[in-house]
Amino acid sequence: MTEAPRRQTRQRSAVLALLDDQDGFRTAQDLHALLRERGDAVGLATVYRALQALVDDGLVDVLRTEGEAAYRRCSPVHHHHLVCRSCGRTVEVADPPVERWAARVAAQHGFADVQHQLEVFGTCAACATH
Amino acid sequence: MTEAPRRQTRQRSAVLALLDDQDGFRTAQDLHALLRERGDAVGLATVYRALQALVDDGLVDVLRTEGEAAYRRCSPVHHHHLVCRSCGRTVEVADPPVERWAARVAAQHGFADVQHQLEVFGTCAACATH
DNA sequence: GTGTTCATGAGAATCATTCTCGCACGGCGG
DNA sequence: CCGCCGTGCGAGAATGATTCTCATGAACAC
Repeated sequence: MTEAPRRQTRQRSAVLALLDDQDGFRTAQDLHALLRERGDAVGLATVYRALQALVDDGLVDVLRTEGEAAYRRCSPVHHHHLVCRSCGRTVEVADPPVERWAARVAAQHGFADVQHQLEVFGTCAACATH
Repeated sequence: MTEAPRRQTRQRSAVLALLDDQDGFRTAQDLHALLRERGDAVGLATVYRALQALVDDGLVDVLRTEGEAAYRRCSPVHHHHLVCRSCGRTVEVADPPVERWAARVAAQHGFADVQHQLEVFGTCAACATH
């Protein structure tokens, strides 16, 4: 269970750098296409591998919606998202009450080692006016 | 935008009946296999179609985890799940506080037309002792 | 610099899900 | 009860995201 040493490569930093520039969630396929446009040739499989590693390290969040997974750079502290259904813009929100609520409900039912995932979807102000 | 009439067929009831017997979430592939074992021959595509229809009607919940989607019979009122990571057992939980919290946070950020999805994972008492 | 090891890349493989299309059956008017 | 129309069914092909394979190239330690 020892940590595998993570080797620093051009491709891996490219993926991370690209994610820093993005605003909302992006799919692996999107990111791959964007990298190629930039002239930064990276294999598709490598993009997937890099993303998995970043998720493991907690530097990136995954969102599994219909069909394909989307990724986004995030702060390393626990938080949830408010996602615009239309433009994909994302706001990170912390929520101590929900944390406590989840822990309490789980305990009541005898569940241990609790995790939770919460996503809030809506239409942001900008998109609503169009 | 009128409701398409939903035709009652042997296959559709078979899927629903099978879901009633199941305890936790089951994948479409699982359900298909189970139906065949039962000697109740139903096409895989039909299982998918039936499940989609059931989800549309709010009779079944979907859970998208890694890779494949899982379905479960559920009560038609809004609720969330407490799922055992190990055995897949599920408890439905209602949570007025979270509803309010989500609505409030969304409003603060100018988001309208809000939905949310929340799943709590843990290890249930039975599995923890093993 | 040299060697070892891990990451990369191109394409093939995998696998869940959806589509296609000809046929069967449910529901309704006669 | 009979037959029509449209929708649902089934088998297999198609799709599309993700993962695997394997030979080559690049990081890191010494």
